[in-house]
Amino acid sequence: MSLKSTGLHHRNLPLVLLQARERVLSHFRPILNANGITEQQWRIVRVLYATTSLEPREIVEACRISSPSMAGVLSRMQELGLVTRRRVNHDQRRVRVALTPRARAMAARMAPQIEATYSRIEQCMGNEFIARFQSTLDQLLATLPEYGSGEAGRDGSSKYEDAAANIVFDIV
Amino acid sequence: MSLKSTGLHHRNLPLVLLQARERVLSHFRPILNANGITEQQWRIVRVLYATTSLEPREIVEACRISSPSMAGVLSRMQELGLVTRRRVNHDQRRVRVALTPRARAMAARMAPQIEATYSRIEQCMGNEFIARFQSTLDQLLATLPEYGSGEAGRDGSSKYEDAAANIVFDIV
DNA sequence: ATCAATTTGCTAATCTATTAGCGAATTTCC
DNA sequence: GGAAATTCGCTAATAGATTAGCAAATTGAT
Repeated sequence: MSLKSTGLHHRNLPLVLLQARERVLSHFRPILNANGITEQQWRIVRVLYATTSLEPREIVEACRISSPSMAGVLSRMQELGLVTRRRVNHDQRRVRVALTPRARAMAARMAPQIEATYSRIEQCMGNEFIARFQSTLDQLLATLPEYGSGEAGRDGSSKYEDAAANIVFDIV
Repeated sequence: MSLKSTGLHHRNLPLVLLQARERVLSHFRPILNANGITEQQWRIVRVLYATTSLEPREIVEACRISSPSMAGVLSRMQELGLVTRRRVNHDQRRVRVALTPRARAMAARMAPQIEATYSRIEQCMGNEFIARFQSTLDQLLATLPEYGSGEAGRDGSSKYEDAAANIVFDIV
């Protein structure tokens, strides 16, 4: 009725995805705030906690944090005593990032709270809903190509330098 | 095998949602870049294009841009000649934001490109997949409460001051 | 009418995203 | 072996997100 003819008939899918992400994140944010770390820092802690050490480009790929951002984030995390960075011997360009014992202890302390939050979300939405939701998201990511992949661009590399084989520990 | 026992058994849902959003957005970003506007600016143009004018808190709600960010975004858009801001007469606190003819022309020029991109995405994923995906996201947003809603907080208002009845033009 | 509480838009400070690009180390090709 | 292309991590500049808070205008209660 009061809607003008805009020629835009589709809903804003990125916006809806943003809303959904924020809605979910709102349940975890208190845990992060209580431990004094940001979302991005937690993503990094999360993947490093599941391994032992990674190189920046691997973290960039796994955490979907752009390379320029990663520099500052790791720098701050180092000052906070959360990670250590040391050069790789046989390749002076590369760096190894690892969690400090302090950060590892923090992750261990946070893990049960994170898990409990997932349980509450599953209880609210239903376990199968979440399972189906996850597989739907997986299907989207498996089917819809990143725009520019297989394009005329001479390198074919994306924003996150998806060169390194998908190590992808996208397991919150 | 090589996975240590971290106590974190759930996948990182916010991260997967971030990936999905970025994947979808990558298809629209070229259009935005070609027109020299950012994602957030486009969200604002989009909702204002569908109406005539809105107040900042309504845009904040509809576009999921926080109030502090909105100040800077609108300020830049005003300098770019995309929007106008004028005080409401009977309430000197409030402001009315409207698109300039220039921005309206730009939106009209972008609309078919945006629509074509949605068509390509639907063609890739299947129309029903996208439809189901949308309704799944809607169900999540309808069922999972924002953390803190109905909590001890004395006002119950969220980050986006969801006071104003959902005008929500979440129609890309 | 007056004082308290709320609403609206805003600023400040810190952190992350995006885009562009750079230097050094390494690999590839000839 | 040496030049070209690539890889890796980084800096710079601008835009947004997050958290906290604040002044002015309005509303509500007394």
